[in-house]
Amino acid sequence: MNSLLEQIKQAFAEALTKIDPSLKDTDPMIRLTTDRKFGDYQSNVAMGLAKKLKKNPREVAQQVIDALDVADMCEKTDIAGPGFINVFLRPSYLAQTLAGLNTDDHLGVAQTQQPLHHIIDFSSPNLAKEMHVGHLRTTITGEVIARVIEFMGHTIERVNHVGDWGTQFGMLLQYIFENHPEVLENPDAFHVKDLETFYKKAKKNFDENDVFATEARKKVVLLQSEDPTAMTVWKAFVKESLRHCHEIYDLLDVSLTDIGESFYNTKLPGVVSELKENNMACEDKGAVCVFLDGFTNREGDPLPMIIQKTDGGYNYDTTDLAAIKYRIQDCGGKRLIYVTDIRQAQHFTMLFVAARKAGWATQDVILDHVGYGMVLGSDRKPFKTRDGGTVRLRDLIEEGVARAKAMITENREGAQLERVQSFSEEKINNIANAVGLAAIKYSDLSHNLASDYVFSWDKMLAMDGNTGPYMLYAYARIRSIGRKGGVDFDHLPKETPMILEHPAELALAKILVRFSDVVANVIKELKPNLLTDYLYSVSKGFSSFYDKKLGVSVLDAESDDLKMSRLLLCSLTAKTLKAGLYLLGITVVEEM
RNA sequence: GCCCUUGUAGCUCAGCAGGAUAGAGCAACCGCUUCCUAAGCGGUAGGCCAGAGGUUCGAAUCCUCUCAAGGGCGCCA
Repeated sequence: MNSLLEQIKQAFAEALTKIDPSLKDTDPMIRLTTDRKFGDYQSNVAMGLAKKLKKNPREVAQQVIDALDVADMCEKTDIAGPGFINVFLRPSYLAQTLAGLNTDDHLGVAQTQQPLHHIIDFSSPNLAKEMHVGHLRTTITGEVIARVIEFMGHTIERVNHVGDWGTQFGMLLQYIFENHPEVLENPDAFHVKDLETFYKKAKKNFDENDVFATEARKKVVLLQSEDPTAMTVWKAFVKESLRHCHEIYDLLDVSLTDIGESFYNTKLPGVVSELKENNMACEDKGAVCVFLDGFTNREGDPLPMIIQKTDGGYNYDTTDLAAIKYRIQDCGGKRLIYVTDIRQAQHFTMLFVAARKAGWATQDVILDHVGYGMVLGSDRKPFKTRDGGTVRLRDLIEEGVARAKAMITENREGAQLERVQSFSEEKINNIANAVGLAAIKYSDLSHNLASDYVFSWDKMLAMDGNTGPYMLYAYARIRSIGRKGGVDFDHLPKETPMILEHPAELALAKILVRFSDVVANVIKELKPNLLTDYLYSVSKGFSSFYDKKLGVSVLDAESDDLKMSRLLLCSLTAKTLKAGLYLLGITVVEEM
């Protein structure tokens, strides 16, 4: 099913073709109007076309309107200003569209006819340390992109490309050998309560104790030669560290498959030799490098991707090359998405160019790097704890939930409503959990990915404005209408007629029909904030619809037909919010 | 030095496939609760879209330059 917007687009495209077959592929430039007095949608195509056709724009607009066949959809089409074509939707058509959405599990989001196999790489922390605030955006954003892709009917692998290899593991291994020798006997029992402290202790030893440092370096060599003892300890550590990560992913409701960097170890020599053979790689200053056109360093010399170091070792360029090849050739990835901070933009640009040049990423493979800005503290510097340490993700989540709970408890004390006062401790905890996480996630997702944003508990936990808690509240409020009226939203009679007469009803309806367009845009632009903005307009639209003064009554509607119709609108709004929030990785609550 | 990102209301941020008077939230001010969740709704005020040129019928949006902030630029990831 095509969205209303797409139908209008198509009608315009047909009209243009009728005017002149050569205009077949002209974008009709259909946009939402900026003001209701201009109708609902507008086409800006006439102005641009006027020049080409050597006519005046309003004349062209008239020509388009004459050729346009939209009587079923539109009440009227007007020409305004320099040549805008304003489209006024027909309420009956709107009603019909809404009824269609209501019976569609995907709320109008078309299931793709050409499912692409997507592979998305996100979160990907280094296993040596505890996850911290730096992993927040990639983890949250990656999950959203993955969910949207799935929702459209594509297949997807969510890859956690964890840093489980490298020199710092020598240091950790040495520390384990010295302090936890029992690991060798019983690797499964290895348990670290605090990974961060563990890492710091090992690092301290490494920095201050030469003997330790020497032994640590030896452990790196042992690891690289796959010494069984070293491997046992390494595996125990990796497993334990991943357990820590997945505790966080569980809290965040994020799912990921761990494929660490070490997975590619055996593939690295092959990658290097392949690139040498096809003359992409050459030796330079003792290292094996890939030089790509257009990339230069400080001195203006060509900037290499180093794929084999002077000492024969490999680095992240090599691993990423091996991974991109593997994902395309072995996993069948047709679109690869990497979600990392924006500082790595150049690295990924080069990686993609190299993958194309090597012939791995063929033309039909789409490569995307989604770069995001930093999370800042109120001082506009990278977000830190009060004493300047990194903020652990675990602590961040706990604090969010605790603050949410404090807020709810406070409201409960102030509330006159029995409903809130009667909440059990368990219910409060559930709500706090949902609200706290929604606040953190929504705040992150509602910002433009490319910009840095300032982290603020007060802002993200605010009940008013474009926040997670407000969205959850809006949802809970709608659901309560159903409870109050003894109506099951999910089982409203299918034949319930939709009546759209009141301005508040029409306004809400026009917002609801846009859901699929927004989802399509999110996946095209890879910008979650397009969805948060939309959902906010949905809840604003609902609040106005439901307003005592300017909106309409639902349960106390003037007639049964109106009541049922409005309940249907409520139900559809709730579904839209729930679906949208689900895509954002946010779980709704039925009451709050 | 080269490259990338950012610069929009007092604050936090949208908008940037060019399109009508630049939007929202917070903060400020003014209204609205015998009634379905007021954790709400409506309104007022607040802007030389960093600056200067250019392209265009039309520019916050595209191009060039300048300024400011941040980042990247050979063996870390």
